[in-house]
Amino acid sequence: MLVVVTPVESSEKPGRRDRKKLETRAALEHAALRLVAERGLAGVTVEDIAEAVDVSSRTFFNYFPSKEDAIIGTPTSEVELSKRLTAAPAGLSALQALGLALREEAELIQTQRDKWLLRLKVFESNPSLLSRLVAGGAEAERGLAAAVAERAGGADDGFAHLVTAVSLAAFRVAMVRWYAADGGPSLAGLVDQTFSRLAAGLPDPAPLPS
Amino acid sequence: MLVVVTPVESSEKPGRRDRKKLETRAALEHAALRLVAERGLAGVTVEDIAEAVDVSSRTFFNYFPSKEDAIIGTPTSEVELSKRLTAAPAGLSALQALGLALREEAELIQTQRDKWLLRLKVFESNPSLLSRLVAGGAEAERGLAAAVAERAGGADDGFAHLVTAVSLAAFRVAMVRWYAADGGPSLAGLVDQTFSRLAAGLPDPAPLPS
DNA sequence: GCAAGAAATTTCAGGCTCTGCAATCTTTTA
DNA sequence: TAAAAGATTGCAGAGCCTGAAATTTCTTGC
Repeated sequence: MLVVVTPVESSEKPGRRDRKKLETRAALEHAALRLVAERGLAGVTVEDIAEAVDVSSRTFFNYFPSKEDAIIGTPTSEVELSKRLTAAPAGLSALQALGLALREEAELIQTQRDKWLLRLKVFESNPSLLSRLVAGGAEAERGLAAAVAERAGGADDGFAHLVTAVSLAAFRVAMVRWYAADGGPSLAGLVDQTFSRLAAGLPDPAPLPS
Repeated sequence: MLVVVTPVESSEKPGRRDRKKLETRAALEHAALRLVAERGLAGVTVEDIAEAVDVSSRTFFNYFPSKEDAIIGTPTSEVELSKRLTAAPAGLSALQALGLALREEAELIQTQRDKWLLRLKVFESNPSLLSRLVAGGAEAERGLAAAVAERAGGADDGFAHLVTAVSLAAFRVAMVRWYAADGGPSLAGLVDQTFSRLAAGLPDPAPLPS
C-alpha cells in the first residue's frame, strides 16, 4: 500500500524507499506545474504528466487524487498552521496570532520564490485553483478555526471562523499582489501591511496629497 | 442555439419559449439539490438529475457546465453586486458599501430560506463547493474588486482586492453561521454584526463578565 | 392555418478523469 | 537468500463533459 510519507520527528532519515517516493512526488509536482504553465490546464492530461516522469498514469493517482492537486503541490497543512498558532505568545489577539503564523508561511514561500511565482502564474489563468491556496479549501479552514477557538479558550459565537476566514483571504490577496509585482517586494512585508489594514478596520486609504 | 436568458429590462414578458427554459433550469437546479441532499454528491450522477426532470443528460449540460454548477444554482452575478456598489451613497467607505450590497443579498436569500438552508446543508458535507458561494469564485471576486477600485476613484495598491476578498469571506462565514443556527436569526443581522467586527479591526471578543 | 426559419433537444462518438482489483516487480528484513 | 512488505502497473469500468449532426418543437409572417 502506498501511504503518505509522514515526516516523522525530522530525525531518522527516511531510507532509500521513502526517499524515492518523495522524489517521485516532487517530480510529478514539478512536471505538472511546468507543463500546465506551458500549455494550460486543459492542454495537459494526467498521462502527459505521468509520462514526463516516466511512471504510469495509475501511479500518478497513487500520489495525487487529481490533476489539480499535483499543481497545488503539498502545501503547509492546517495542522502545521494550528501548531504555530498555539505556539504564539499568549498575549496576542487571534488576528495577531494568525498574522504571525501566516507571516512565517510567507517567509517559507519566499525561500521557494521561483516555484511559487510559477504556481501563481498558473493560478492566474485558472482561478478555480485559487481557493485552495494555503491550507487549501474549506476543510482546512475549519480545522484552523477550531485551533483559533481553542486558543481563545472556548466559547465561540463565530468569531473564530470569521477571523480565520478573513485572515486566509487576506493572505491570498497578499500573495496575488506579490505575484503581480513579480516577487519583487518581500512577501512577509506585504502580509504585514495587509494585517495592519485588517487590524485598523480596513479604512479607505487616504488619497495621496497632491 | 441555447442562450442564457437575459432578464431584459423586467418589462417585456419572456414568451412561452423562454419561460419553458427558465422552468427547465429551475427544475434541474431543484432536482440536483434535492437528490444530492439525499444521497450525497457522489451518489448522484448527472444522468440521475436529468432523468428526474425528464430530459437527456446532454440537455443538462446545455444548462449547466457541470454537476456542481447545478447545485450552486444561478447566484447573484458579480455584475449585479457591482451595480449595487456604484449605487451606494458616495460617502460610504468601501467596506461600508460592500456591507450594504451584501446586506441586500442577505435579504434576498432570506426570502428563499428553505432552498438556501438545503443548499448550505449540501455545502456542509461538500466543502469544495463552499468557495463558490456568492459571486462564486475568484473570477467574480476580481470583477467586484474592479468595481470597488473604480468607485474609490482609481489608484489601487491592492486595497480594493483586499476589502473585496475579505468582505466576501466574511459574508460566507455569516451564511454558515446562519445555517448552523438553522436559519433562526436574521441573516441580514448576522451580516451587519460581521461587518461591524470587520470595521472594528476584528478585536478579540470580550469574555463575558462572570 | 401553414410553411419557412429559428431554437432547443436529442443521439452519438469519443476523450479524459478517477477508482478498484489483481498481477507483477522491488525493496526490506529476518 | 527467502519471505514479507510495499510500490507500480495494466485492465476494466463508471462517470464527466464536449462537439457535431440529426431531430423535434416553437415562432413568425403570410
